[in-house]
Amino acid sequence: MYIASLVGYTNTMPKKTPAKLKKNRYLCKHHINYRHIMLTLKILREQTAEVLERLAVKGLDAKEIINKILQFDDARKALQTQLDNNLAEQNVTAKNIGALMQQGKKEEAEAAKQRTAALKEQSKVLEQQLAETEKQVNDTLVLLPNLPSKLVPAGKTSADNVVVREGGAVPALHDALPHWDLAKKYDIIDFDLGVKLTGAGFPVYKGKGAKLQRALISFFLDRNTNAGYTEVQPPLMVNEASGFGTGQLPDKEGQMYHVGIDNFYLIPTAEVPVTNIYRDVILNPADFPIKLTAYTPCFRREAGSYGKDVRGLNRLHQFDKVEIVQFQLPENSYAALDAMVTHVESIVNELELPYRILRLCGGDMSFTSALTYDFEVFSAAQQRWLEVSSVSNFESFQANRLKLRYRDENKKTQLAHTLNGSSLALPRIVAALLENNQTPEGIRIPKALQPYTGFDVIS
RNA sequence: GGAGAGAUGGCCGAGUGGUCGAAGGCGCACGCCUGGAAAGUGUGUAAACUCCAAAAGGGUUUCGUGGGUUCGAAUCCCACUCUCUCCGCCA
Repeated sequence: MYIASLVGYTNTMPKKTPAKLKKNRYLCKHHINYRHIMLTLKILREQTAEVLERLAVKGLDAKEIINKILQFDDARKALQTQLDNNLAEQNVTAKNIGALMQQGKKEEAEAAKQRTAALKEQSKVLEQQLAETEKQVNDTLVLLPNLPSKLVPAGKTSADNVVVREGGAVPALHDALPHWDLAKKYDIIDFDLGVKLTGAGFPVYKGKGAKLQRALISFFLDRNTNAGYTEVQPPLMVNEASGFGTGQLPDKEGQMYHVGIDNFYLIPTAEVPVTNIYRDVILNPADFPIKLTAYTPCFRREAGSYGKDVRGLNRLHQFDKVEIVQFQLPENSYAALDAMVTHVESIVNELELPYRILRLCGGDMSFTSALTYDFEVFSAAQQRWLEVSSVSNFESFQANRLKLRYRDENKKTQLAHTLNGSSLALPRIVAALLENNQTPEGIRIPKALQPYTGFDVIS
């Protein structure tokens, strides 16, 4: 079943806005694009118990907040009706004035003018109240995350995630080096040089290390296009509207690099530009499914990260990733999610890496996701699992923000479903490849990758 | 960076204060015509909010965005954004 998303255009703006761009682009006037919020409110209203139950999976007691939202919305509707009636009378009266003037009925026209003046005064007040009430509805509504699908296990932390599949074999290594040592030993990744050029988290790949990057990108893209994904090369910077569409703005502003002078954001993932290709679009059912793949560098500020999590390639400010994105009819989105998981799994298998697939619990899932599968590969030298892919169904949560719709058989517009996943993210794949495949003779390159690297060992 | 032009429905394009949600064309949908098709022809063809149990129907809003003038704005005024052309710079 398909649950409409919960967030529409909000009144919240990023805190720091260049003076030049002060104007609030996200302000929702009462007359525009409100339908999706209403859809959601309808569900909040009619399926309150169900919604509460779903959100409880995320450890969220939303009873109070939903009551508040519905209350605000009642007030909003009442005001809307009043205002509409007011404006209707204004319109009729104004039209009459024209006729009266022509007929020379000056006095009556004068009276009508006074009437409209009074109505106008009232409308102004109503409009203001309506705007305030809408803001209350929105400000409260944006606090609600997407509803977890029924498959999502309850839980608070990653400890509650469920392993749904495992594969590959963990190699038995003696005196295994972590990848940052291997990188130095074979001179393939220079972290210090990156610090000199830019700062921590911006490594420089060299020689076979650089070639390995290029090989992996090509390998991933080829596997994806073979599976029916169309390759796209999107911009690496996006505007505010795109950031809002996929849910990075306004809340996660601090995670993105901001190019102040032009008010652009460096993409944290290809998901942002690629998904936004279909922002403000109304599709036909026959257009589905739409499957896109893109390689892009990704830029993340990762403020607040520290310790062993950020060592070496484990967490970077700039890294390469190949993404897959799908746009689906609601009834097909979960089958598509499964297919995406199977697809990513086949690639990990080709790389001969030990992996496991996790179904994320409510507490560990992102704000926007309805169901997420994480892929982790085992890093033999670090003796830990590294997340290399996250495959999610957002149902209509993003589509709502994007205003991505399709026309159903009754010609009504409905929200589409969006999905995406990494296929795959490079750095931790590289880390695992280096660590798991280290031998006294060098680092072995998996068979599937050799046509792309042109070498079978890094020594 | 300098100078100029522009922004109207899926697309093209008309429209300088009321009869404009917006002519005309293209496209699309359905019908007629046809053995079938083309041509021809007829009808229809935006989104969102709201009222109504629902349908039907009604109301409101939207002509880049925001504000202003006016009883009344696509049309007049102001600001902003974006696009295009020319010049400059340049991978």
